[in-house]
Amino acid sequence: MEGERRDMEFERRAKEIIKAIPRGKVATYAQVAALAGNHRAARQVARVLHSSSDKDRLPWQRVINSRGGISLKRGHGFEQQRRLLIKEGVCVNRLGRVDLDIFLWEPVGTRMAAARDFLRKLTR
DNA sequence: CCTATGACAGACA
DNA sequence: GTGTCTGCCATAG
Repeated sequence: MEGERRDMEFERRAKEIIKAIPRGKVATYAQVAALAGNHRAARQVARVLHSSSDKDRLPWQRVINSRGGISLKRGHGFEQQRRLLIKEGVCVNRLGRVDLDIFLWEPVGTRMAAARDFLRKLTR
């Protein structure tokens, strides 16, 4: 009951955040999860993208992993995601890597590098 | 209830 | 840099 509502809320917020990622920028699964209220729910962000991208018109291509890489496998979306990002102005090399120092979306008031350190100390 | 599975992430060798 | 391991947590069977 209560937990179920919390999950729905997380999912709703995650979608809003994903929609807010601007063209030419990318966000990480963990970043979206943290902004949506649960820094440990990166896998749930991936699940949301997998299940709702189509229905909710999410700019799914703008979400990549924390290593700055495309997580989809070759032959299973990798090529399309790379193509879409490049079309939006995000440089993706042949291995599917993006330079987060340049292309990571940093919403006003957030600094991911600092936020990561903060969360690490907090959860240690 | 239990196990397996992920478009993940961090730590460490 | 790579590969492995562990933690994570909703979902599916």
